[in-house]
Amino acid sequence: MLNYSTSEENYIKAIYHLQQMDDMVTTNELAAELKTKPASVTDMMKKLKAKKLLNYERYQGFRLTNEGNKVALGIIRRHRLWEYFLAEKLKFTWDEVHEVAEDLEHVTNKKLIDKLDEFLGFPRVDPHGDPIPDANGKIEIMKKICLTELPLNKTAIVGSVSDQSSKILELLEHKNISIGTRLEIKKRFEFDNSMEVRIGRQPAFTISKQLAENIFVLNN
Amino acid sequence: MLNYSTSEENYIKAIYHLQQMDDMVTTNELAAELKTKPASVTDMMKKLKAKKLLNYERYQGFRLTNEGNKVALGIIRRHRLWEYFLAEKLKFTWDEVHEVAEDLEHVTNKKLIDKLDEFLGFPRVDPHGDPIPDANGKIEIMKKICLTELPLNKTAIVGSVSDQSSKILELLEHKNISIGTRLEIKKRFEFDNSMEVRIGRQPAFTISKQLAENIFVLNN
DNA sequence: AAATAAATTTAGACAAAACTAAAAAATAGT
DNA sequence: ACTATTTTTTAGTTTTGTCTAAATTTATTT
Ligand SMILES: [Mn+2]
Ligand SMILES: [Mn+2]
Ligand SMILES: [Mn+2]
Ligand SMILES: [Mn+2]
Repeated sequence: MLNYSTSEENYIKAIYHLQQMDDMVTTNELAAELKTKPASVTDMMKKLKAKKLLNYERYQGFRLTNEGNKVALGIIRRHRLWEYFLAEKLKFTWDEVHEVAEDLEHVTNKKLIDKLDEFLGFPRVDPHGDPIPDANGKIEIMKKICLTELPLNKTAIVGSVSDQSSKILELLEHKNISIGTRLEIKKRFEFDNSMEVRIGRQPAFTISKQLAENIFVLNN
Repeated sequence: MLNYSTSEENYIKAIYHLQQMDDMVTTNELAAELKTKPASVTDMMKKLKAKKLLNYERYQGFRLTNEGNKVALGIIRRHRLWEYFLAEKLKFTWDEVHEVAEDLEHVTNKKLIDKLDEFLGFPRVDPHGDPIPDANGKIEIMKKICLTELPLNKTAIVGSVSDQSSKILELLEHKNISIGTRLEIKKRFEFDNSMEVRIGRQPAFTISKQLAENIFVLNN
């Protein structure tokens, strides 16, 4: 596995994430994601294509090749292991870890990452509930559904939260919801799509549509 | 405190180390240390001078300003804390930590480093026995002398080792010497400058001139 | 004090990664 | 089918950090 620059890695990771949504990623989408200009994206796409990490024909959008996906999973492994380290060992809060991991992920020393993984006890998910690829790049995809889709009176475990801001963290802490919390929907209101949620035998409480849309529960 | 590029940081740190030896650092010295060319050094010296990190007049050599020294101590703090982390928590051996720390040191997030320091229990020295600057950049200079200077029959504690290769590590492990070992010189031989060393009440053993030159003991 | 050698700086080139502005291609609207 | 809009690419610059080769300054010999 060759080495890639920080900039190349940031592009590769962003493409990986975007292609989970739409299958073809476009120049403008990627420019927006990376807060850069479309012209810069085109330049980099040519470079990544030359390195066989990308399938790309001009004006047609792009997808990572198998090799590109492997590289992306390596970066994501590093990112999420460092997030776990920061939260679990250094007691960073949930909303602080991403920014720091954004830099740490670019230190590409296999032994460092594999020893870190071992030191952390081979965690399976990061502090946001996203799965951590193993040393072979294998990632455990957990089937999850949005809280807005969960049937009434069926308990489920919170698996991940898509927003990572301090604002949503503040709200989730206030409502006592975190990754791993088992909850159920008791009622939905059509007027504003708010819902009544209950954790265990505690009294039910309300959460807004906006909050529910960012909470994903394990579907088992 | 502004932010500096990885390249600028590597130059600043190298100058700091070189000026511990000679007081003025020269272009060729620095080029050799960084495995770069003298022309590149001159370019960077102009830049660091413009940023007021360096006192530099052409053809005269250079030294860091007070501000430059502060920046250097920040880099060294990060480097040595990561070395300690790698050795103590991830069980890297002594000769492996430097290379990895060389990259990790450039992640400049104050909170990360201060929390790491706390997590590690505020270590005072790195795995090579070199002192770790505190959060204010204060560094504890321990008076040390080379083992070649230690008087006969006077016990002293090994404080640091200047070479950091796996070869010296192998030898030191075989001789049971590490940072913190209390030892004394029983005899010196003029023919090859080898010496008989004793640790506690164990039988004395021989170490070569070359090895002795790389071992420094606390002078108290 | 020249002459020679060594160290240092300058000049000019290059690669990586970004940008702006203009051109070209694809898409949408009528 | 033609026009207008949006998207994407190209062309030409800029900044950072590196290099080689040539010029300049300083240091060392004779
Ligand atoms: Mn990143
Ligand atoms: Mn995450
Ligand atoms: Mn470094
Ligand atoms: Mn060290």
